[in-house]
Amino acid sequence: MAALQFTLDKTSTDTSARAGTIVTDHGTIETPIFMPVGTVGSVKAVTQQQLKLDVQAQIILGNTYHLYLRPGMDVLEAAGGLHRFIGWERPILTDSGGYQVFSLAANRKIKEEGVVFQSHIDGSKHLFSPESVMDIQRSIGADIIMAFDECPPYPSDYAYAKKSMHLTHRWLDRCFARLGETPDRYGYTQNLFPIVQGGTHKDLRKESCEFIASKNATGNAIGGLSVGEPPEMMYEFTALCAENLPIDKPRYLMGVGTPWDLLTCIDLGIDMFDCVMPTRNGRNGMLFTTQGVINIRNKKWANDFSCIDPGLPAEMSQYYSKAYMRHLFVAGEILGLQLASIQNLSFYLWLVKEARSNILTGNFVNWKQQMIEIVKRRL
RNA sequence: UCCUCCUUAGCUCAGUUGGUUAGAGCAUCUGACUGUUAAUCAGAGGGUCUCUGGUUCAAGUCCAGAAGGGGGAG
Repeated sequence: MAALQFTLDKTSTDTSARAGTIVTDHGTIETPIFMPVGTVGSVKAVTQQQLKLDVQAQIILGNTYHLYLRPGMDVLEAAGGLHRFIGWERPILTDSGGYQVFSLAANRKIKEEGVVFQSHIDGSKHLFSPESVMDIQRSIGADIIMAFDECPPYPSDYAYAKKSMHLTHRWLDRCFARLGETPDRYGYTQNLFPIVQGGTHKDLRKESCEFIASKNATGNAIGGLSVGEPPEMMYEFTALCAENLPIDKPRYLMGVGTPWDLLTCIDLGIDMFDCVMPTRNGRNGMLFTTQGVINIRNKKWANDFSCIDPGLPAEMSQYYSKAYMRHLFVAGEILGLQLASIQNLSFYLWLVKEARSNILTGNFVNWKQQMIEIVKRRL
């Protein structure tokens, strides 16, 4: 089996946006792409069948930290890897646990060797090192695996961001070394993506990009953004990183974002995105549609029997009404969470597909400007 | 007819020996959510304390009567 291959199908002159194709041992991904997040081996409230047929997801995420704690490596290895365990034959990407260094900051301690986490489940202590994280990701068996990094908070002062970035760089070398010493476990190739850090300091970001680019990985990621900084700052640093990462490798902006974030960052040269927003916000009653944003709990939808979203191909978007969706949320019915998650993911996948098609026809910039206005609207 | 108990937010109820601006849960409404510790979190609106008198510096609280309701006796 072969390492990930990235082909640029179209580049543009009036924008950094590009359309590409990623080939993995579990199939092809057309970029730009949005990847639904399935932290614990489940895209919350959505079945794998729905992900394929309704959402048309091409690749989904898992999380090293969470899968290590539950169900644990013994189960995943016995199952033959995460693909078989969850019944998903398309590509999978696993995050390394680097984000948990940020999000679970109260439960961990960072050392040169790695990070000691105290489990949020039972309080037990576990060392996550670059080596152990590579080993865990070997057992999980995702097609794309992420380097173990430290995601520093915003704001981080220059001294801390610099120190943290260099730690992430040292850890990256250890990740590559460990991966090189261990074989692919399930007969297909795993690709390690390094992660740019550097906080919100331009020279650090540039230095990190150069270091990451020098590893000549099959793809590169931008981390440490969308952690609370203003959107304009996020865009500024995304642009800076995209400019300083290889043009011929996929660029993955981790954890982003809103629909308008996606369109803006595609314009800046990003190829891959993931975010919990469509699923989490969906479960909390926020619907993203081709017409704009809906807070489905608002009373104004109580008697609106029009379909959820007439602009999406997904069957459920046209089958169920806004009034019914509101009822499901008000009544606390679990079906509401499922339908909202499917709606939002379908919309995200539709959005990046439309972006790709407009890049291919050379109309991306005009289309993007109009689309941002539309999808940002509050209905 | 008599006895007895009850009446505080939309609902179910707290409310100290009378003492700041009468509270809670649920419901309602409105926000927030960006490599998931999140079907979560935050905020707001909502009161003639059934009514009429009385006692008191001060009444949701004590007293009298009325209305509505629950239970019981005949």
